[in-house]
Amino acid sequence: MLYSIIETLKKNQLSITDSRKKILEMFVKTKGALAHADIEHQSGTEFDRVTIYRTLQTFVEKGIIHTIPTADNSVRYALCKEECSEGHHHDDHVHFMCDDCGTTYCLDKISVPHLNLPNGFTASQTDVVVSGKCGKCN
Amino acid sequence: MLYSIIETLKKNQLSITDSRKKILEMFVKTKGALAHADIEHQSGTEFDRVTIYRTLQTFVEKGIIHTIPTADNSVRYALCKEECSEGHHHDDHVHFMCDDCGTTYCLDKISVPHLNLPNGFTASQTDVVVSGKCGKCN
DNA sequence: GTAACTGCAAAATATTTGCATCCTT
DNA sequence: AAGGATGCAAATATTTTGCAGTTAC
Repeated sequence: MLYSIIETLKKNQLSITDSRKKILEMFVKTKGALAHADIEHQSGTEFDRVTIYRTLQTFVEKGIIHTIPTADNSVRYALCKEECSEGHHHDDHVHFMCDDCGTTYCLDKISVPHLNLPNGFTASQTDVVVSGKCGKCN
Repeated sequence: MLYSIIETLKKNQLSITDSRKKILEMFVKTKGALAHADIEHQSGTEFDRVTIYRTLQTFVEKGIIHTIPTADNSVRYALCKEECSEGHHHDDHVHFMCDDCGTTYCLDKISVPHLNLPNGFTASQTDVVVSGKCGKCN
């Protein structure tokens, strides 16, 4: 499946700027999760810290990326699948964090199992966070 | 089941101090999750911000409490069940965060389903984070 | 008495906001 | 040309560290 960066930005009514193209490109290439610091390091001094904050925030609002709940409460982001739209994330997938190398994977192929919540509770989103050792570190 | 605060502290070779007793008491009474800010507000000026940070860190290290992965990446803690010991958490339970009132519940009774990870991946811990509306807000 | 714990001050880090300038459309 | 996006400076917020004084055992 091809992911068009320009397409995605246009579809979300965002103007095409260098920082947006490059940051979105990082996510597409990584296929994993990125933290603010990762982006900052990878991009060198190319753009401002603040621009990265604002770009990430915009992408989250537009449903292009989403935040990942992590056990260590570091803030990480990953690409949303196509079904996501503004304000309506559908990211009920499984995230895996490697204890050794720290890489975060989105395991799209594993579906989130159904849970029986207590009476009166309704779920809008379910995230599963698995930690352990990934294929490379095992 | 009775939870003895003094017992817990002794068992973990921690000296019995006011801040530790009071902070641990908050967790026992809440039966839910607490953030650093919650503790700070509930305790007024009784103890220092830094003491709270250090106490929480100590409790996590000893396996008395654990951090909860949250969708919004705020840092929250909850009591561990008895099986937890230093460095070995067994908190494969389900956490529920209410979108309306913000309360975090630990749904101990719901077990975490087994997942088939990709080849070479091994899991040491699985967290499930459900968000939606809780019984009170529905 | 000694080791561990706390409070205060300050450093380090992370995030947000305002505003002037520049770029996309 | 106009509105949105960026960079810079600075304000806030969050977390960590060092050290001296205090407390638990």
